[in-house]
Amino acid sequence: MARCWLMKSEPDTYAIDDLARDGTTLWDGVRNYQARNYMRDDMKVGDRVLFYHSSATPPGVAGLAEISADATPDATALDPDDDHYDPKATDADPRWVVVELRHVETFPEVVPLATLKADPALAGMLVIQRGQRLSVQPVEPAHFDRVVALARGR
DNA sequence: GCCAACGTTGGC
DNA sequence: GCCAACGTTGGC
Repeated sequence: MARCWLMKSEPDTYAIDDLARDGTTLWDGVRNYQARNYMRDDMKVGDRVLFYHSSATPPGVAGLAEISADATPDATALDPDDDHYDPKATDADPRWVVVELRHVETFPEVVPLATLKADPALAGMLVIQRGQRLSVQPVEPAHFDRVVALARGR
C-alpha cells in the first residue's frame, strides 16, 4: 500500500509550477535527519505526496506529486560549490539522500494552511501543529484524501 | 521584521 | 551526557 506524505518547498525556490514544467525532479538539499530517514527508509515509488508551499502567500497545499524513484545519495552534499555542501559527507558515506518526485496535479487554487487548521476532519494532521517544521512528513491516508476533496471544493 | 519552536554544536 | 548558545524554519 502506497504511503502518503507532505513535502514542503518555498515556491520562490521551487514551486509546483516548476515541477509541472520539469515533470520530475530530484528532491535534494534535505539536511534534517528525521526527514532523511523518512525518505531513505519509508518512501517508495508510487507513494503519494501533498506538495506544500511554505513561506508563501498563503502557505498551503498547492498540488499532488508521487515518488518516482527511491532514495539515492544526494550529490549536492559532496559538491563544495553547492549551497547544500556538507563537509562530513563522503562517497563512502554520503549521509544525505534524494528521492525523485513526479508531478501529478496542480490544484486550481492552493488549499491554505488556515483552511486545513479550520477543518475538524484534519485534526491531528502534523502540518497544522504549532512549531512543526519538518519538511517531509507522513500523512494519514484519510487526511490526504480530505485535502484532495478540499481542493475540489468538497 | 518579529519571534516561537526546534535542531545542532561545542564546551565542560 | 548536560545544556547554553546559536542557527534555521516558517507563520504571522
